[in-house]
Amino acid sequence: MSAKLALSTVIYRMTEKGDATVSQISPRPGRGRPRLLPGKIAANPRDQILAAAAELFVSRGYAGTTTREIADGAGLRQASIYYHFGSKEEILAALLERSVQARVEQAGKIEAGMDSVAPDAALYALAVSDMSALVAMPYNIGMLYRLPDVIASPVYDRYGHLRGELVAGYGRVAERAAAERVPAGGEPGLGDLLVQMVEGVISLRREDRIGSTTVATIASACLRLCGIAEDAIEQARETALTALAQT
Amino acid sequence: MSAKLALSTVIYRMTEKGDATVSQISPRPGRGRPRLLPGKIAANPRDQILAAAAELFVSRGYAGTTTREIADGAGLRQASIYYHFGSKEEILAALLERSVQARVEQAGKIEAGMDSVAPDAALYALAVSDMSALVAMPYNIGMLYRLPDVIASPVYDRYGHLRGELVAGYGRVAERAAAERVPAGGEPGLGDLLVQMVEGVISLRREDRIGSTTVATIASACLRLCGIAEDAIEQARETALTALAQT
DNA sequence: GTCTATAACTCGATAGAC
DNA sequence: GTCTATCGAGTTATAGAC
Repeated sequence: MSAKLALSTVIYRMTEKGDATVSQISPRPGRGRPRLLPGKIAANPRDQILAAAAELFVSRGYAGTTTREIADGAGLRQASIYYHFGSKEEILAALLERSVQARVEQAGKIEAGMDSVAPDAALYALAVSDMSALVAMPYNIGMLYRLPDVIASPVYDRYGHLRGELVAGYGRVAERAAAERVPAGGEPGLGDLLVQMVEGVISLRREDRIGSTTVATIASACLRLCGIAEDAIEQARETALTALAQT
Repeated sequence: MSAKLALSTVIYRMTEKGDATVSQISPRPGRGRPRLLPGKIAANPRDQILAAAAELFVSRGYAGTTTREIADGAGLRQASIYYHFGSKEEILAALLERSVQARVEQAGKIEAGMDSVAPDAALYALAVSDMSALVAMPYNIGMLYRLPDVIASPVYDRYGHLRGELVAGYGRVAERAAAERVPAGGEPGLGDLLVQMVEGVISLRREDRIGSTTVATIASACLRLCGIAEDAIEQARETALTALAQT
């Protein structure tokens, strides 16, 4: 449990620049015209805008969200957004990049370290860490990739292929875990089916239905989908969690 | 295969009024001002508008679609839409109603006739017929229920609970098929997991990836998720398809 | 029943003061 | 760095001609 949280917390961070200097964290007053609206001045207005936009895009869609609403959420005026971002699409691009890249990198790490653990444990670990990342993302921005107006947007093209890599990674790990137990080469591959299952947490989260057993239940279902027996699932779970704790 | 298609074709029909009179099907010329745009006059302009709207909503989102675009797709002028619908939201409501109601009714029928077939065959039949319905829906409108701006819309409230009934139905059928094989009472229930799997065809369809084996592959995965062994899955499949053919 | 024209409004983005 | 003010384009919906 703590391993899970630690992992996802490390992987996903809302603040992009790791080299935040003191002046950025606490900007001295008097730099620029003071904000009109109440509340404390943000440590990083760019991140405030991103957070507000993420929440709104996910709950009302990209096209359904206005820059004025984003500005309200971030505590500044509509026009002030354009000091930090060149356009509304640029805000979307920043969010898109963050939301997949973390998942793909994480999946790559687990796949790379697959030799040292049993294949079924590796799959369990992959599912758990990926779902933890999805759950830990601010405002459920994993959902952005499901929005048609986002997919239709030109900025999607720059990040869409990353999702394909994620599916392929799931496929490779699952194929090894399934061994010969399930018929291979079905039209939606194992990778597709598993990613579909795992991303169910996005809908559950939107409905406020993430409980303490949610991630474990779905991860077990993933192994079951590979034809792995119940006792083996339980064992893989133990192995995976201790492996994750060491990361 | 033919059973599958026949079923879904019957269940889902784009034309709502079964009592279409002759004058509606072939409106005599001179009724109203002639259309400006080329192409034949529609048998039913209301359905043309719905079809155009469905395609656009699904591909660009509800908020991202303008009434002008809908009108273009339907072959008339923007303002003419308002003779058939009172508002843009009314168009959405008409589409929402059609897209779930068919699935729920169909699921109810299969659940009702569950006594006469083996539980695992019933689940297979449910999955296959539901996916066939999703695939047969014009313009993939099953996706409407995934769009945040649709969910946020006030008209969604009128039809959202229907989807809950669908999940519950899946849960009951699956629980009987799974018997004691899988741990019961997980937080996302079996119904949630299965609906999540089944609705994967929506994404696959958007990516033009529905092949001849797609539905069968996913239906088998559903039984696998209930801990059913490979040979039993194959047998359930045969039973289900013949049962569906008789419907 | 469909058209043209337009009212009333909101959108994203820019210019320039502070 | 954030503000006010505003522009031009595009939005839904209505009014009335045909």
